[in-house]
Amino acid sequence: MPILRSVSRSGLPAALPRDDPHDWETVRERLHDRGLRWTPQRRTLVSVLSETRGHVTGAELVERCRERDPSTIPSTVYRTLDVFEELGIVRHGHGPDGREEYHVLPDSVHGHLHCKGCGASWEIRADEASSIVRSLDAQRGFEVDLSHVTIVGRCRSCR
Amino acid sequence: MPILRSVSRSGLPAALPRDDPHDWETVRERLHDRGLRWTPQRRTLVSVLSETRGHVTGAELVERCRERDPSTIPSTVYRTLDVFEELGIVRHGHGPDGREEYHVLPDSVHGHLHCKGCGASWEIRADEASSIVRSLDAQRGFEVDLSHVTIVGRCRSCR
DNA sequence: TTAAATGCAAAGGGTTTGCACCGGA
DNA sequence: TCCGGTGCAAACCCTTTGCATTTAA
Repeated sequence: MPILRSVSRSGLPAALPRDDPHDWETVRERLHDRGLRWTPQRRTLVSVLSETRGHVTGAELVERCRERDPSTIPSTVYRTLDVFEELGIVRHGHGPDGREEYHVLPDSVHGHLHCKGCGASWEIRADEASSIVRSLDAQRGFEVDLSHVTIVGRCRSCR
Repeated sequence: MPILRSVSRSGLPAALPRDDPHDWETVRERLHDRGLRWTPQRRTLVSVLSETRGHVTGAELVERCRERDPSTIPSTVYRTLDVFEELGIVRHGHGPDGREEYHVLPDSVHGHLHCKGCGASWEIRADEASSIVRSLDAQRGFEVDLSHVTIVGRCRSCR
């Protein structure tokens, strides 16, 4: 079962997997390689992540896990997310409302666009951000972490 | 007493430029114009804001108010910030850690650059962001609210 | 066996809310 | 007087932590 799907709610090319390097056997192996364990709770989270595109908050992940396994405990989810982040399975950033937000990887690194009118979100691909990324590098030597970028404003239909 | 751009970090009363559009008489008048009231608590917050440059979190403002008036109550500060935002005295955005963050106005609209290495912050002026702002407008009709933009990455010295 | 993970409960931090009382205009 | 503001306490929400117990390997 693939962890990622290419269905995009962003309306942008989602760039995803043919040879998905993240089927769960891989996750399990990577856990084992580090002496970590493959548990039912982690399996549930992987299952949820596999059907997640774009960004989700920790709380949303907890909720989705609970739908599949009502006995899900939040702390377990958060602790597992930490582990998964170290494994490179997810990455966290922050959303327009300031909440912690997770991206599922592999995923082209991207930022987010958030409309404060309708609340919709879109991805900003690296190539779209390249001008600002390059200029900050050139002018200030600043290396942008695009995955942490969220730009808030108004979308076309809300203007 | 000026609301903005006080160079002084010490005592409360700080004499400032006459042409400052935000001396407190103005705030008081603007409150009155709307049938709102000028209270000691609001005066304290104005005093704090007047000595604040750049961005601060709500919690920081609460703390600074408490230094001047130990009886300061958080909810009053937050409620007053809401009112002040409507008056255009402050504006809120989101910091790199996802916390609410306030800017004191008038202030050229700007975004923020945050180094995850050393934690330092810099402002991104509108002209520096113009390329990304223009391209998002052109490509998607998206109107960027620069004051909500925080770009995280690594600064020159931390790379 | 045995350290990694989990469940549970409780704390935590910042922010918000409900409500009775207070006080500015 | 009147209604906006305040103080207070409690609620809230998400997330983290401590610790005894369970369980994968």
